[in-house]
This record gives sequence, structure tokens and C-alpha cells, in this order.
Amino acid sequence: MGRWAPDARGRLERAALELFVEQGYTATTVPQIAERAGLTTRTFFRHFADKREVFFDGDAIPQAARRLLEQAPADVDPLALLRHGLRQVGVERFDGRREEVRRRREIILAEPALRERDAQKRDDLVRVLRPGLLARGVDPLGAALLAETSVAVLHVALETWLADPEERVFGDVTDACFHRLLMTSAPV
Amino acid sequence: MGRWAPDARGRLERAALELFVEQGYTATTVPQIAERAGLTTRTFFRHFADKREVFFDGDAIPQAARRLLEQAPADVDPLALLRHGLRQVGVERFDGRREEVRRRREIILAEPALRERDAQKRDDLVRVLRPGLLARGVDPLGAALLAETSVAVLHVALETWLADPEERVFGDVTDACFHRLLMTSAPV
DNA sequence: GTCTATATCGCGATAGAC
DNA sequence: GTCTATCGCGATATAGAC
Repeated sequence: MGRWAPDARGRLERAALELFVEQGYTATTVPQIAERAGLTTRTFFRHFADKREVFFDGDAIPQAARRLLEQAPADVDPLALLRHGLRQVGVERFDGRREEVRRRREIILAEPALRERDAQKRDDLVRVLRPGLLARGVDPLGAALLAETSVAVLHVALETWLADPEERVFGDVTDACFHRLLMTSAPV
Repeated sequence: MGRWAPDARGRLERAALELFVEQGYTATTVPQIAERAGLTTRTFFRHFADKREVFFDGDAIPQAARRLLEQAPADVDPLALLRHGLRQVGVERFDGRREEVRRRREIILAEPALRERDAQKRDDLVRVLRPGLLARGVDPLGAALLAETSVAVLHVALETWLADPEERVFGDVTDACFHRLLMTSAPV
């Protein structure tokens, strides 16, 4: 145990989430979050670039995606790799936590500032996937389209999964989306 | 002529673009923009919700999309309608203005705050396309995927079109993207 | 950690347009 | 008169500089 209470970052995240639920995003100020976490405003901004970032898990997903694309054997089919990656995201972040994920999503969708950051996070992922696919031999146009498509599938699948009465595993929903989108010649 | 010089909004937009080019986005303050346009800071915020918005054309594209989806004859195939819509966007905003569009894009890509807003604008379009497609009889999952796909194609096609040595018409690039994405059973 | 700039927005007043 | 666009003042929170 050091001089400070541990897990400052986690405490800030939890304090922020609590306050957002209690008062809404806009009404919650950074000093309030810091106070509830027993820290100073300055410390908040050392951990998060801005108030919105406390709501997102940094670069975790893009970094995992980069690792996956770099480390998977070169002979694995890119589309299969992406499907596996999305299933992995589900296992690590979604499956078995529907209510938690749903609550978080609702807060994001209700707040334009958070929707905006969410959209940016998706774009960040596209920008990691694209060069990763290129490095695996996919041509530039195909890599761009496949990167965008995968993130779109992640997005649509998340929403579908949250509303799914059958409570499927997330990876099954992403697979269904990919299938619907790519395996049909008349997808409409 | 009224009491005020006309086109306050346009003057603010032009002043902002000039200053962004001269000094960069961050170094440019709202008071500077307002001053160059001969208006006050307060007036700037009456026309634009925030500093970023001065760089984007409001809801123009989503509104045009909504109109298209609502007014086209019911028997037009949704995918064909989307392809037509994207071609229209090209005709109205891109074709023949490559350099202007390129300059704008470069500023956006260089500035995280603008990239974020750009991502949000794309999401806004998705959120208009989706119910529009539903109203045209596309099933929910198909509408969600097709909406996301169309916006992804718009995005990828814009980049491709900007780099295209053949200087194709924008609509031809979007068609090529759609074809690549949807008409192939093994798109990778 | 402290200090400060500046983005953002609420309120009341004003000046023509209709 | 009523409506709309603008102005001026002031308050507050974010975010970055020192």
C-alpha cells in the first residue's frame, strides 16, 4: 500500500458514473467527480483527457485489435480473424453483463457529447483495423471497406444483442450480421 | 438592406475558415472569428452551437437524405435509391471541387476535435437513413446494416475519390464501393 | 498544485421589419 | 404591436499553462 488510496482511476470512473446517473452528465462537474473520488480536479485531468473520456475505456479495444491483427498467423483469413475478434470483444466485455452494458449505452445515447465521443471511438477502431488488414495482404479499397464494415457490424450487433429476446451470445449476433451483409448477393 | 449586413452566418463561416487556415483551429478563438465577421461572440453562438459547428454544413445532408427517402416512389429499390442519393451528394458537393474538398478534409483530419464532430455527423446520417429504410419496408436488421454501410461507403468513397488519379465522378466511386462490398460473396 | 484563458450560455435591452 | 436578429454584460466550467 502506498501513500495514496489505490486505483485512483477506477474511483474516478465509478464516481463519475454514479454522479451521471444521479444528476445527468451536464449537471455533473469535474470538481464534483474528483471530490467524490477523494482527489483533486487536477488529478482527474491527469487520468482523463477530458470529462467525456472518463466514460470510455481508453484505447483498450483498438489496442486489442492491433495485437490480434499483428499476432495472428499470416495464413488466417482476414474476415475470419475479424469475426473471431468481435466474438472476443463480446466475451470480454458484453456476454453476461447485458444490464450493465444497457445502462451505459442509455447514458451515452441520451447525451450528445457522449454520442459524439462514442462515434469517435468507433472511428479510432476503423483507423487501427485498416492498416492491420493492409499488412495482412488485403488491398487498400478492400481494407478500408472491411474495416468500416466490421465496426458497423460491432455497432449494429451491440444494439441487436441488447434488444435480443433470445439472449444470444454476442459473437453469434456479429456472425449473423456479417452473414447478412456479406454472404448475400441481394442484401436488401 | 436592413439594419445589419446580410448573411451573418456565411460571414462567420468564411471568417472561421480563413482564420483556421492562417493560424490553425486551436489557435483561433471565437472572439477572433466574430470580430473578423463584424459581429460579437454572442452572435457567433447564436448561429453555431459551438466552435466546431462553424466548420460543418449543419444538417444539410441528413435533411436531403430524409427528403429523398420520404419522397421517392415506394417501388424504387432501397439500394438503388441510396446509390442515387450518394451520387447526388457528389454532384452537389464534390464533383468539380476536388481541391476545395481536399483542403477542408485535411483541416478536419488534422484536428481531433473536428474529426470527432465529423464522426458524429456521419452517425447523424445513419440515424436518419435507418428509419427511412424501415418506412420503405426494409426489415430492422437490414435497415440498420444498410444505413451503416451506406455511410461507410460515403466515407471510403470520399477518400478514394480524393486520391483517385483518374478523377472519376464521385457517384462512380460510390457505385464501385457498393459493388465491391455487396455484390461479391467473398469480398476479401 | 495553482492560475488563467476561453468556450459557452443565460438574461435583458434594442432596433428595425412586418 | 409583435417578431426576429443582434448586442452587452456576466457567470461558470473546462482545460491547459506555469
